[in-house]
Amino acid sequence: MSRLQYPSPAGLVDFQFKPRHDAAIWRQIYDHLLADIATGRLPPGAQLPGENLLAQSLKVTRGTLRQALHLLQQEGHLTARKGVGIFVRNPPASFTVRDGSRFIDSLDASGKTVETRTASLERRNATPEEAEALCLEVGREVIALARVRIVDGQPVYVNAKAFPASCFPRFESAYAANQSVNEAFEAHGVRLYKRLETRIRGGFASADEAVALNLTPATPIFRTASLNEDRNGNRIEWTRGCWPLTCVEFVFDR
Amino acid sequence: MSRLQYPSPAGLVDFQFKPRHDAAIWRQIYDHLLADIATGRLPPGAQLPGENLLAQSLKVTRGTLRQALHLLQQEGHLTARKGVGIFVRNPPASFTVRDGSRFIDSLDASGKTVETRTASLERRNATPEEAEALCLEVGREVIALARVRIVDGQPVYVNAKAFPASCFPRFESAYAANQSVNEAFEAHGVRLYKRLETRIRGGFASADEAVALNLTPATPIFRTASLNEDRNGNRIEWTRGCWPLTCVEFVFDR
DNA sequence: CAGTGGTCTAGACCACATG
DNA sequence: ATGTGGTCTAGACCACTGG
Repeated sequence: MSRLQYPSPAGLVDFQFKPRHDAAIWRQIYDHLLADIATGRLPPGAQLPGENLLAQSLKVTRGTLRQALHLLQQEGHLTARKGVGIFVRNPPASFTVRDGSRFIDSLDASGKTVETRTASLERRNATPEEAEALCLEVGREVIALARVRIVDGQPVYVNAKAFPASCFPRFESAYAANQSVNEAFEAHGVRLYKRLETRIRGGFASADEAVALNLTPATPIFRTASLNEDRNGNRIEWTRGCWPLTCVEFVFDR
Repeated sequence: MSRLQYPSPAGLVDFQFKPRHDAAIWRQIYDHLLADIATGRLPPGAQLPGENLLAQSLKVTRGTLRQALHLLQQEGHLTARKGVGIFVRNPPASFTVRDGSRFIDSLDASGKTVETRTASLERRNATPEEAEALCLEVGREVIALARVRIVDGQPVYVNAKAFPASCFPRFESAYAANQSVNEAFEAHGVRLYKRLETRIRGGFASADEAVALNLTPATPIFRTASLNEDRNGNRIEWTRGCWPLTCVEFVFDR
């Protein structure tokens, strides 16, 4: 039997571990850590003891320990930063996104804090992909907007939007007030618009995406792409984004 | 520089590998294998040399090699079976599923072979989950249908359906002809029905699901759940299913 | 600078599937 | 009985981060 204590809001936590013979050791370590995360003994944001100390305490090799840690990272419970440490990733609970409504409305709005951070906003020529999605001639100007949505302190959605620049001459100023695309739309007389198409794929986080989403690289993620048009059938918004696989459920109803 | 040959339809394939210093060795092995899969030098269904031989040929440790193999399994390119070997998983290409249409119609129908295998079909009491989804009283009977959809020889969708038994007294015989739920519906006068809701979540394959989908356990997958009602608003079909993360794109348009 | 996680080595034993 | 992938050990060096 091995034993380790780590600090928590509720005081020192006993990490007791006695390997059984009916399952892989790393699996038992995984179960143990997952239980501590689920119960809050390892609270969101907490840093784990270093791998060397942890492995030593558990009387296993680093390699064995790392198998457990790796799966917990894949599942979005932990996130590792080289040279820094391993941290409990918030939130373990998932939330729901409904298609066709605004992000902030589509959350199961049960006491979750939602924050929007604008990463970049610029006008530039459309990429071929953007031009095709928005039915623009190549070389036409678009407004490119990149944002991160943060729920309960954790980034859960990074996206890149493109709008035909000609449709929104005053986009920047209208958007700036509340970081609201909706307000920018309304400032240009676009009140009703509808979802033309939403696509969902799976993928794995690139290095950049991993940093933005506070994930370990190569963690599985959702990739979404959606297209909005105004009431006249003009395509006005093209959005691509990614989400941690384990913290969101998409709902489509009609 | 290390060198290995393995058989392929086009004859022996040179596996040449000279590690660079600008990236992790396992990453280079990953890139190498992935390229061979993409080009068809490692064709679908092919078995890789054993890990011992492969590691020896590449002049790396099994552990290093396994890092590359593990990621390729996560991404659905390879599948490993204990005691048997590691195989190239078909298809590397993904296909598209549209919401609200029949599976077979919703494929990008470009020469893909589609097969349906019925795993089980029975009448039993509804589970609490099924009862809630179908708005049945607890204990009412449902028809439970489990199937696997196989595209181009690879299982890509396993699902479990439930129908209110009282709505479809002759389900089994009507279904049996072509393994078609649609035909069973039509035999009971249900011609028009509509999608009430579709939910998409992420998850990781259980041991059973991994076998059914020809994946390595703990590979990331999609989990879907959808609910259909007839034109009178009666809920007639509740489907839960899972798909390999890397071989499907969901499209929702309206 | 010290500590972190990322990578890699060179072994070993095991459960499992197949012939 | 053989070969497979799954697990585990006991080390080592590295790049990176932060104080």
